[in-house]
Amino acid sequence: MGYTYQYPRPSVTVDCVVFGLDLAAEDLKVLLIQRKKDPFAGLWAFPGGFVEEDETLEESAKRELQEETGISRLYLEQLYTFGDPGRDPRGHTVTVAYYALVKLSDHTPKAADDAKAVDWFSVSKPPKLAFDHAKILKMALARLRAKVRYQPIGFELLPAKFTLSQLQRLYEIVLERPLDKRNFRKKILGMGLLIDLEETQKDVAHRAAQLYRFDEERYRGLVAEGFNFEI
Amino acid sequence: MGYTYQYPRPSVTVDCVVFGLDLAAEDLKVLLIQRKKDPFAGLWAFPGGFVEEDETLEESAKRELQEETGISRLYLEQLYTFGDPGRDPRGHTVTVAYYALVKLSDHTPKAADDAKAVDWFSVSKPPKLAFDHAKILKMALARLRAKVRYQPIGFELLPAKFTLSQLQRLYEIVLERPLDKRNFRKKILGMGLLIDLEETQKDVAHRAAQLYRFDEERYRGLVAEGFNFEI
DNA sequence: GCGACTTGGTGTATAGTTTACACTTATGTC
DNA sequence: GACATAAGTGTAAACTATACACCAAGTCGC
Repeated sequence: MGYTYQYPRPSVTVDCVVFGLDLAAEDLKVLLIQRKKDPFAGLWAFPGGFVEEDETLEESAKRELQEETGISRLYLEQLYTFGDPGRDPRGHTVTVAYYALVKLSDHTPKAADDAKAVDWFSVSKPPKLAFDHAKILKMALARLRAKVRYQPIGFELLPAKFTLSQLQRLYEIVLERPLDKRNFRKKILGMGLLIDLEETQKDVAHRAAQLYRFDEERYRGLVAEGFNFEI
Repeated sequence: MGYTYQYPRPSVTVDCVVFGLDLAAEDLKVLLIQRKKDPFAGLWAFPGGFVEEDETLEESAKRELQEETGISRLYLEQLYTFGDPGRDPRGHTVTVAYYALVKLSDHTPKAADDAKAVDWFSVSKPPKLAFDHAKILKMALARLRAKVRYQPIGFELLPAKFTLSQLQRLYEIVLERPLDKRNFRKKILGMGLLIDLEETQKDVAHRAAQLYRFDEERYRGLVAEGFNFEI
C-alpha cells in the first residue's frame, strides 16, 4: 500500500521556531525537542513534521506544535522555505519554517510531554541542532530583530499586563542594545497604543510600577490611517 | 512506472513574479505566460513549474525562468510559500513563490518563445490570473514596495548606467507617490553609493543628464559598518 | 539664428525628530 | 528610619526631513 506519482516528489514538512522571553533571566529563549531517532538522534530540533493532505501550511504548523509541545495560543508567521536537496539525509525534503512568539509564563516547564524531552534554551547558546536548524534559527532571530522594530509583535512575548520597564527590557534583550528610559517612555506612550490599567504591580520589593496593556484595536485603526509603528 | 511513498505527498512547485520597469511608459510591469492547458487554459500565470530531484528551490526557479522566458541574469529572492489544499484543482500543491527584478531593456519583446505567449503587463491592470496568482502578485508588490525603501534593490530594475531623474522616477513609480527632486538628489548623493560616470546621455531632445552607476562594492562595505539604506 | 520647449541641476530656511543626560519618588527590607 | 531598588519625570542641542523656485543646457521648428 502506498501513494504513487508519475514524477518524484520531495517531502514537505513544517518547522516552528518558537521564541519566549524569560524576563527573570533577561534572556530570549527558543523551544526545542530532543530527537529520539536517527537521523540526528540525541540532537535538538524545532517542533515540526510532515504536512498532511487537506491542511494548510499554517494549520500544519499549529497542529505539530500542539501535538509536540501542547502550545496552542501564539503568534505565528511564515519565515522561509528551505529546500536544499542535502538538508535531510533521508531524501529531498522541503521545509516551510515558521516562527512563533509565545508568552513564556503560559508555557513554563513543559519538559517531557509524550516521552520526548522538550525544553527552552537561550538563543545565544543553543545545543547542537539537527538538520540545517542552526541556519533556520539564525534567520528566525534576524527576522525577529528586524520585525520587532517596525511591528508591535513584541507584546506577544509579554504577559497581557506589563510595565513600561518590562517592555523596555524586552526590546533591549531582543535588540541587544540599551535604550534610554526617558526617550523610550516618551516614544512608546506618544504612540497612544498602551492602555493604562490604573493598577500597579504587587509583591515587588521597590516602588510598584504602573501596569499597561497593548491596545490592539487602536493599533489596527491607526494602521488603517497609515500609521507606522517604530522603535 | 512511478514513484511510490508510504504517505501522500503534495506536489512542490516554484513560481516567479518577475518585475520590470518600463521607463518610457512610466509603468511597473510583470511578466506572465498564457496557459495552453487546463486547468485555467487561456488565463495568465507566472513562469514556474515542478521542483526536480537534486536541485535547490532557487535553482529550480532559475531553471524554470530560463526555460520559459529565456531570462537568466536577475535579482531573485524568495517571497512566500503558498500551500492551501484547494489552490490547484489537480491536487494538493505547495508553491514556493519568488520575486525577481530584471532590467526590462535586456528582455524587451520576448513574446512567443516555444509556442507559449509570454508578455509584460502593467501591475496595475493585469489580465485574469490562474490559480491564486492574483494573491501572489499582490504580496509580491507589497514586498517590493516595502523592500525598495530600505534595500538598494531598485537599481536591479534600471540599466547599468542611469540618470538621477530615472532613479527618482523608479521610486515614484514603485512607491506611487511623487518625490521632491532636490531632496531626493540630496539624499541619494549623500549616501555616496553612486559613481558619477563623467558621461552624459546621448540623443535626448533636451539638456543631457549626468550618468551614474550603483557602487555595489561600497554598499557592501557600508553595510558591514552598520549603514542602513533608506529612501 | 532665435525663441520656445523640455528636462537637468542647484540652496536655504523651518519644522519636526532624535538624542543625551540626572534627580526625585515610592515601596519594601533590615 | 536608613537603605536598597526600581519608577517616574523634562529640557536643550544636534540632526533630519520637508517645502519651495529659478537658471542652465540642449533640441526643435520657424
